[in-house]
Amino acid sequence: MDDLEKILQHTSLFKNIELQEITNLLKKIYFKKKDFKEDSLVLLQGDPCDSLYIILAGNAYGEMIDYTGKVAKIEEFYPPYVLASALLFAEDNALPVSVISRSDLKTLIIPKDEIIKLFLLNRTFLNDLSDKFVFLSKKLKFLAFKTLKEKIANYLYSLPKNNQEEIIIPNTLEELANYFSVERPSLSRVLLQLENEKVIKRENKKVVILDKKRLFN
Amino acid sequence: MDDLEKILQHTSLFKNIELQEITNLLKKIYFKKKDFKEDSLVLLQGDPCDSLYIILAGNAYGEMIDYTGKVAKIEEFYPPYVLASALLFAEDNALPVSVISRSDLKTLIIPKDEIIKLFLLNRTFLNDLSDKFVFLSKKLKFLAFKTLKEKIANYLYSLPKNNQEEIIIPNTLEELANYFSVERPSLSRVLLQLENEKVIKRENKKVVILDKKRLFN
DNA sequence: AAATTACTGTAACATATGTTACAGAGTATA
DNA sequence: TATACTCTGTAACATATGTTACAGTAATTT
Repeated sequence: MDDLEKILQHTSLFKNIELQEITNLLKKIYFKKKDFKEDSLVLLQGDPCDSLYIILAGNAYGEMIDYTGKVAKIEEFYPPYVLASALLFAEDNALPVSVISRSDLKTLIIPKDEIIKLFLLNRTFLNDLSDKFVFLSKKLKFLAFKTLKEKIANYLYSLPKNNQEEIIIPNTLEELANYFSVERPSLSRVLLQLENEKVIKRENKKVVILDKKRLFN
Repeated sequence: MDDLEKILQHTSLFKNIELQEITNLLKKIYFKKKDFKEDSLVLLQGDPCDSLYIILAGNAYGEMIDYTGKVAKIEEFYPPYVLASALLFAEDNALPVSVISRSDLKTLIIPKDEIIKLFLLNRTFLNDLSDKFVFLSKKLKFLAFKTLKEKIANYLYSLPKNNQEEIIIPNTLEELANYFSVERPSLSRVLLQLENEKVIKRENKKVVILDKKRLFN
């Protein structure tokens, strides 16, 4: 059974939880293991999703079938993979895909109510969900900025200043451009523009915001 | 006490929960009400956040103070407002802002552990968090597409087809453009291009994908 | 110190989208 | 049916960013 805990520790659900604690938790909840032969239907599109499926071994794929019966979209699932975790508690919990085993498959199935128990038994689960949420919110907020100037403005503003009001950019422009999802020369260009317009002052990695109003327009 | 429930019903935390049920829930958890005079420090930046603060009446603002002591950012909070809900269970739960009352303020304070109880007592709380999560994930996925063509491609592909392979666009182009965060004429233009290039066929709201490969490039 | 590599500035041009304005088509309403 | 209103197509131009290429500078390695 030692294997199981080690596999689980690599899932999004149980990460950051110690092996011993996982063993304890597993003792306190009801779950079952289920194996599937190659090319079995593991989950059917449209069915309500009221259990969590964790793929322990083997791999599977998800496919979406449209009105006319045509296969629309395919995703691959490799172990360890927690299926449908976001769906479990959602209002519309119909599975958007069918899941089919590509090889012999071992899964662990935990009913929704038992997941609730986990939430109660160990705070980590809630922390995890909450962290993901915070992360997504931040990312979303960032992607919502449309122009590069806006992204730069908000990025610079999120960094700490030292006593001389200087902000140190902790990355190369290459990395930063990548972070912003723009090309490196485009980032260079806008930074230069801001500098020419006396909105910021730059020296290597050091930046000083000279005109906050115009930076944010 | 009837007032309290009504106010709470308008918060993100208790929305979709019936008044009677809110009354029940409140009986089962520990919480306290705390009032602040005008210009009081309600919460201090940097302190760990282990309770949920709900603003019932009066209003407040948040301010962020940088290394040098300068006020950096201000947010306004009007009742009913649930403060720091995402932070409560996060790994780094240090408050990013100080909260100061702008007028006399009435707040409801619920400790973290009691929030956990709420999760247990009523599934709605978890559902809500999960729904938000699903929503954010979808939105994020969509914003990640860079070009309008990509957005259109993925949008069309997500809609069901009827027996004639037709996709019915359920919105006006105006709404769709808004959804994609682009201007309406830009959307028109790209749709026209796709049509001219025989990638799609259009007739009013009906669309047929003629060349899936070129649609996704 | 010399050589190599990574990083940045810069330019010219291509492309995508925004902006504005107007006209025609479709749809609802009097 | 006439009218008003909403939706869509279209055009000309402005702007932002992508693309590519090259040169200079800074940082590392030899």
